[in-house]
Amino acid sequence: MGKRGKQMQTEILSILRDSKSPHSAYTLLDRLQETYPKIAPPTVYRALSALGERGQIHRLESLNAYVACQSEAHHQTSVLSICEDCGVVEETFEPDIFSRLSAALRKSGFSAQRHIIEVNGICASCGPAQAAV
Amino acid sequence: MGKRGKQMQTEILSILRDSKSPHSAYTLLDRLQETYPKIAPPTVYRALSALGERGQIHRLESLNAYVACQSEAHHQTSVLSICEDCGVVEETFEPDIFSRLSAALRKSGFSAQRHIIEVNGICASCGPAQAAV
DNA sequence: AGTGTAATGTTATATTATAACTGTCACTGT
DNA sequence: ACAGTGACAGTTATAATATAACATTACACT
Repeated sequence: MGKRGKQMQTEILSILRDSKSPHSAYTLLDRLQETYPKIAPPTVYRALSALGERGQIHRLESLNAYVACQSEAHHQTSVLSICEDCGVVEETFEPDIFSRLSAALRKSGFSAQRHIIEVNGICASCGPAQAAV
Repeated sequence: MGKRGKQMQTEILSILRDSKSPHSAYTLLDRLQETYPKIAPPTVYRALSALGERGQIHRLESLNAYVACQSEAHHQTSVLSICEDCGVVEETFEPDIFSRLSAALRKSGFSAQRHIIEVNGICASCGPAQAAV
């Protein structure tokens, strides 16, 4: 990998880390273009794909958007909870749930390779307890 | 809802039921255009959205595609397992997993509304046991 | 029939993603 | 040093997915 690629990955990672809400590929493109006016979509997608392979970011499949991985242990499968109200995404680790899921599917002969778990709902800060305040 | 809308929903549902693999909105559009040459994307998306609200189809978020619901009890949240090899999608019901997931998130104040669980892997027919035959 | 509302049709365009080709540069072997 | 080559990055164009916005039609009620 050349240094330009690394540089883009670093920039994207730092943008994502500065925000708990997801960014779309094109939002990232706009941000990067402030500094590098000429970059095009493939540059962003290449960087996102490299970051994803290293487990440093997660793609939210239901939003077509990306967040930074919040764990130090990358590649650990996680549950992504998405607040419908404020848009904040939290990552939680429930290894037990993943193993139960794999086990349940294995009963019908299915061999699980990748789990996607996304949960929409209302986060603690936006919830009814807060609304009542 | 008018009868044209119903008709489109029925057509789409029957196309999806005839196949265990997911179809994209535009695949469905092409199929429908064989019979109704002039329909446009919004027609398909409106029908998909109505079917989705009634729980008769599921959207595979990771594939941007749709499958018919395999359960009689619609709106029951399910796990969708996707074979990377043959593309077949199976639906399994693991209410226990969903409640554990909700419970785990509730501990941090998150109130779950909708669960998306998709698992990529290799199905029984494509698995190593079969490959060895 | 006339009026108001909701459903559908139509056009255009937004958003997300990738294919395919070109250019650049670092490294290898000589 | 130099040509060859291979990986990466840049560029252009376009594919695939989805929706906004407005026009038209159908239908229910009077």
